Amino acid sequence: MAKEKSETPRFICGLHATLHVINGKWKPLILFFLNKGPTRYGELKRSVRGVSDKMLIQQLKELESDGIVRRTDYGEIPLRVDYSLTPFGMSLVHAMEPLCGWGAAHEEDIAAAMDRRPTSR
Amino acid sequence: MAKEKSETPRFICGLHATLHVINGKWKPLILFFLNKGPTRYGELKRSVRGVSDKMLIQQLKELESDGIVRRTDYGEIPLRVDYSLTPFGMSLVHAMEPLCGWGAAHEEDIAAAMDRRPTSR
DNA sequence: TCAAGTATGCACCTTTTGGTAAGTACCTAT
DNA sequence: ATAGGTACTTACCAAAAGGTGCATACTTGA
Repeated sequence: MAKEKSETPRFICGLHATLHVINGKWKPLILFFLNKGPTRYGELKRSVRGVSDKMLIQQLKELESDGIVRRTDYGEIPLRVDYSLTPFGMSLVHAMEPLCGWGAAHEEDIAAAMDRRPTSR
Repeated sequence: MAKEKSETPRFICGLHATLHVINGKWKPLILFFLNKGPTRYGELKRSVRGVSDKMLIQQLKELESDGIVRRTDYGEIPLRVDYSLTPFGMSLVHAMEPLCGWGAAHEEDIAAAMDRRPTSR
């Protein structure tokens, strides 16, 4: 046990790396909403319909630790916190646009394919 | 039970849809290698280091059912099959390029962030 | 005949991820 | 005093994803 440090955990291609950052059931949605501007926790929760507190916080924490989002605590009397994209996060969202476009353009084919899946996924 | 069919399983944004297609531990890698041209099963397995037969087949099946890859069985005497991207798959890979670029450009930050993660992921 | 290679299939089990529901601490309005 | 809102935290569970390893059917080479 002397050189097990960073045993080239590098990724095969950039996509591989990127997916580590945006994987998570609610992350794309969170990014989608944050892209519209800083959002308070409760507001975000109401936007991302169906997410639980546990999940929202967890995904936000990961995105924060990855440097994608920034948590701002205004230290005000009636608790007030909001989340926003960092410049790094914005560059990610920007790079995601073509993929959003592709997904949007083929939404129906994708939905149909999903339905074909045995477990429906 | 009259209208439970396709209860608007639509996606919030295109990215959301796309991620359903490329999610899977080995899919980005598979796509990466198939992008270089049609590849035989065994060849692919040797390229995607660390993948088991079960996983490779499973992910290929999903990609196939999603219309991203095409399986070609040459029906030859010594079993011979290969996998390639469909035009649809190529368009996906093409849309993924910016994200690949982003990931490649920030590989180190991402790797560092991963290391920071409590569970290391 | 035995080993090895090709492309899978299948059963079983562990890990990871996500969900439910409850609690906390502090504030405001009634 | 009680209810409701803010932003979380925690424990416990279920489901999904992934991994291990053996089995198959057919082939060629030694």
